Amino acid sequence: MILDTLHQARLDRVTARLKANGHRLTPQRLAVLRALIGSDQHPSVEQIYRRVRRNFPTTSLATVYNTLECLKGLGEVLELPLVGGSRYDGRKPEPHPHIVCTVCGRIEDLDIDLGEIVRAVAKERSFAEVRHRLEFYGVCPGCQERSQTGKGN
Amino acid sequence: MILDTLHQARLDRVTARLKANGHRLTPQRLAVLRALIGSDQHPSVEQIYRRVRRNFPTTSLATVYNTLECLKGLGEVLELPLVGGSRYDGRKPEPHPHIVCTVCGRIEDLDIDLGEIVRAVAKERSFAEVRHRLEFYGVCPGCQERSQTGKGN
DNA sequence: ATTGGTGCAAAGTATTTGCACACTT
DNA sequence: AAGTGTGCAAATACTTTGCACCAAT
Repeated sequence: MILDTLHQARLDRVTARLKANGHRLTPQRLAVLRALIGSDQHPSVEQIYRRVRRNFPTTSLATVYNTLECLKGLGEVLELPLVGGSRYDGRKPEPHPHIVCTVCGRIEDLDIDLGEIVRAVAKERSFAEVRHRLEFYGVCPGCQERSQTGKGN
Repeated sequence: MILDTLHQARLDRVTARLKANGHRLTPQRLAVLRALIGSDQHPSVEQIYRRVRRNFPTTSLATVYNTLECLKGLGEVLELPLVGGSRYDGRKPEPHPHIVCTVCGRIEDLDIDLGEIVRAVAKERSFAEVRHRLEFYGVCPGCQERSQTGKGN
């Protein structure tokens, strides 16, 4: 699948940046990277942890946190703090809009460019180095169906 | 000041809704409401707690959490989960854009209407009951100044 | 050989819960 | 009087930290 190629490229980029910054590439760390980049679920720490442990059962939660911290420092992973806890996007670490299903927790990427608005807001408020974050919350098609089937609502 | 009138109106609305839903209006709860509505800082739980304790030193953190939970249930307070922890907006509980200073933590409200985009996204992705959240992050004018004064950067 | 990373456990924070008593309605 | 809300403390997360050992470079 062509996506695998993209993910491989992304993986290469991140590992390169790690090395370039004096970080090591351990098996556990690589596993965290794979979990992050190989998932389209914008996984939580717990989800990353579970997935990594499938291959490296001795991995500790601390290592997952450490790696995420390290990647955040390099700007290679995006933390999405949600009400239920943070989720992480390692595929597109630059801010971009997401849509979150409030029932099943699924998160999809969106393609909306807010560049203009960002610049306008920065200028109007005289803020510097302005980044942004845009999220939509709702019920995904699958969960709408499921709730119709389950009850007469 | 005219703002006080607005805040009073908001306070009245929320207390009315509490009563209408079988909740009681205790002094502590009122103090939490005042802290929430009387502050333009989008306070954190800690900040609310400290402020409430100035008037009611026996208030417990649990009460603050309980009250926030209750208000969230009524849709009368908006939780803004940020990387450093959640902040709360009790003035305008409907989603609206904010701009956050990443240095001092100050949060300001913005006036941008995303109604069109929300509808478009909902339609495109077939999501139901779509809400949204838009935040900008940057360095506020005050903090830009301060950093220039402090160092030669 | 260096020195950053790992696992484990302990320490911090943050948030929730259980319960007897108090106070709003 | 009735029953929600409160304070306190304990219980649960969630995240960070300290340290001895290990392994990537």
